[in-house]
Amino acid sequence: MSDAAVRPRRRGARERVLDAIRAAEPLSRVELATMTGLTEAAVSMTVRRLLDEGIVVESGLAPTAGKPRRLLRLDPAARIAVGVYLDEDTTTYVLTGQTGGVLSRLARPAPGSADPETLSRQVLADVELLFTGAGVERERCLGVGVVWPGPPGATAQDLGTRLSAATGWPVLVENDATAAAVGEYWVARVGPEQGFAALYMGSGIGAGIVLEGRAMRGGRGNAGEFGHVCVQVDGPECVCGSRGCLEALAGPRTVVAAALADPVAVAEAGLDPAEPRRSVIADFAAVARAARADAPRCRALLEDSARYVAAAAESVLNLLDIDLVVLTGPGFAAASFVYGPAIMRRVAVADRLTWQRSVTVTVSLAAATASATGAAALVLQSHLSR
Amino acid sequence: MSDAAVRPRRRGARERVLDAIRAAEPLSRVELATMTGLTEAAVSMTVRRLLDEGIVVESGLAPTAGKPRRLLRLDPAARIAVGVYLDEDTTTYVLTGQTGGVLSRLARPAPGSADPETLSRQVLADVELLFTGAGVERERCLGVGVVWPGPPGATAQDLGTRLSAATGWPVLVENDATAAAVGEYWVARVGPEQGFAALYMGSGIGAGIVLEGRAMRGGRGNAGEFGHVCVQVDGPECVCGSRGCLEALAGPRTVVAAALADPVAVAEAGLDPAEPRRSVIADFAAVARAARADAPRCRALLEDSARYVAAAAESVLNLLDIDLVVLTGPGFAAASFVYGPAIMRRVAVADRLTWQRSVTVTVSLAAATASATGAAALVLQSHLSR
DNA sequence: TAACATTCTTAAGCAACTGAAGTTTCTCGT
DNA sequence: ACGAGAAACTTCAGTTGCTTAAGAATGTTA
Repeated sequence: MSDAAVRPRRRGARERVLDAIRAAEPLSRVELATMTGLTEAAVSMTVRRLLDEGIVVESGLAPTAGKPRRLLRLDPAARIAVGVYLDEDTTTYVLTGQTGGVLSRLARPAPGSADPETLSRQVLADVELLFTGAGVERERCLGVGVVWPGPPGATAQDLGTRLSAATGWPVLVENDATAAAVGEYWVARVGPEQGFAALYMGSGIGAGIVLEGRAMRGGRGNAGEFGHVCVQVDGPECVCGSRGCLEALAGPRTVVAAALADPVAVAEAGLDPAEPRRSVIADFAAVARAARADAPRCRALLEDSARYVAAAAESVLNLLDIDLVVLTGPGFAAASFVYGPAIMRRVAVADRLTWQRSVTVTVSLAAATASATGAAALVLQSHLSR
Repeated sequence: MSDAAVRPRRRGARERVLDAIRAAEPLSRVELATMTGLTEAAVSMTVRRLLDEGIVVESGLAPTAGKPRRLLRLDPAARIAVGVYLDEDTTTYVLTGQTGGVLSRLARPAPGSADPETLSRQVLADVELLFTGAGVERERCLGVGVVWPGPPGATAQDLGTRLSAATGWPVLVENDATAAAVGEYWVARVGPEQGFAALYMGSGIGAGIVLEGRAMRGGRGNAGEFGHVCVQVDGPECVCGSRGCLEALAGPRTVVAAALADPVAVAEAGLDPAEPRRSVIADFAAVARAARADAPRCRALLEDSARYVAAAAESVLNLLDIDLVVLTGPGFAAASFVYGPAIMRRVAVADRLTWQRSVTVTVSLAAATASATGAAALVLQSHLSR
């Protein structure tokens, strides 16, 4: 029987080697050869080039019965990337090394004006500050990732063009969920064979889906609209114009609105309905904190939301035949203790009975700041193949 | 701004050229060069090799202001493929040319025994008959595609191994929905940039998803479990062990069961509840025929099912950012006149209001026999890159 | 200290593709 | 009718990236 139909797509040696080191460093050349399917000679040449460029370094030996293996790692500081997350109320900047580790961070109140010119100047100034503050050479920067809550539209693209023109760096624009997924792929050392869905809760719910080491972007860059998966045919109307969308039934806005409408929940979470709302996420986090402290009403609100999220997650897992879910973003950072178990419970029965599958649900290590580091990881990912 | 992150994956020249000709024949060499991104020199050499192999033929000229273009097509008879569809009650065999056109067909009652040895001998004999009947040289056969309703398990893999050993041909085993999707991709000349979901209704509901010219198979070859997308959080229990699955709420079994339980529908569709049931699809088709003839109760049953299918389809479209749905398989072949419009209606509002997208819903040309021709197309697809 | 095991490197060669410069074969204007 | 021009296609000499095969380096073990 032939396996022609499942043969992995071809990638260059450089890309395969770098991806393997990223996912499983430290590695020796022989290990790289078996992992990538390249010959030892090809690995040797590729690695030498990477060593010459300073991207990879030799560090340490692994003893064998013969000549010891020379272990290779990415040099964290050799190449760096900038990540920018333009959230509703805050703009976050990070500078990461090429392993995805954060070198420097900067948070700013969101610029009031949405005028592209002003916005671009503000971001440029902040990035400047980030570099001078961290004392990092600009030459090592590979590019800038800009992340937007929700699908990037014309404004975002415009900002990207301006930044690219002003800095000379490549600028990648993405939505928060996809960026978080790529960040998770990079930082959590997910292997390229492991497909996964990163569910992201910020002011809304989205998903970044990574299959075969590549983020799904879809025909118009809108893939991962997890929030508009239907979990109830005749559910309430959604802002998108359809009915029964996850976001309308279980999104953070809905949870917060329900909490504000319930005096008990308001008291539990210490919300002040009279005050002007700051941000959805701040209120949602307050509800989550209360729930964690065993406040029953807040807990019930989250559990209710989690039931829907779990159903939608199950749909995605079944549709794409994936067995890993990563919860990320500030929303899940605050409330994963409810959502994680809810997803596990939902999929457990069918996994055992029907799919012979064992779904893992994890929480991203840096869930709260996943978007900004993810933005930087987008740049790193795009430079795998140079 | 860089587009590094959306750069298409690399494929060999041969694969790209063949895929382009498949999708848009007839094509000249210059057109191929622009479409594939290869240089004219590379196309020229690749095409000459394909001409030498007899895979491609020159047929006709297209006038220009200068030297006319020499148009290239696939020679339909140069290479052939066998498709086998092992349905519950019938086994269908097709012999197709490399353009996906059916050269010869054979239908058999399903072998009673599920014993792999007997099954394999039966299939071998039938394939033999197919070749002698069509008078086609065995040497031109590229391989056999075997399609199974639902995910292929150990039995299917075993059959594949036996067939491959006995014939010497590569044997590909797939589920019906994925095969139908690949068949649609091949026969309907879908371009590699056009992602789509082929919804398949046979005895169950599945989906084959094709993105960037590749069928999604998932971690364990189970991708496309459209029937187990949740459309109602607390819906009825499904055989899979979960709740609210599309298949439990709106699958053909459910529709038929509802029809049988309703005397009016039984009369409309001319069903005989006393008789032992033949096949789900036969009963479902009877309901669809009645609905088409304006029988109100049968129509209502289908409309009800279609509401759920439409919601699940919308979920998939949003999640993957796809704008093409193909309805295929015997179920949709009989009832697309209900399901097609239902999907269109469901997505229309949000498409305009939110996604700026225009979803197309089409019915496969050979929906009723899509699995068998799809099985053959799997083989053709796998031989694009040799 | 010699034999061995293993890792890594080097060198020659091949296959696929690119770039640049032809060659062919038509149309069009005179 | 015929030369100029236009466009399609081909040829040829690199270049790149990999493979195969042989060899050098560097440790363990008897």
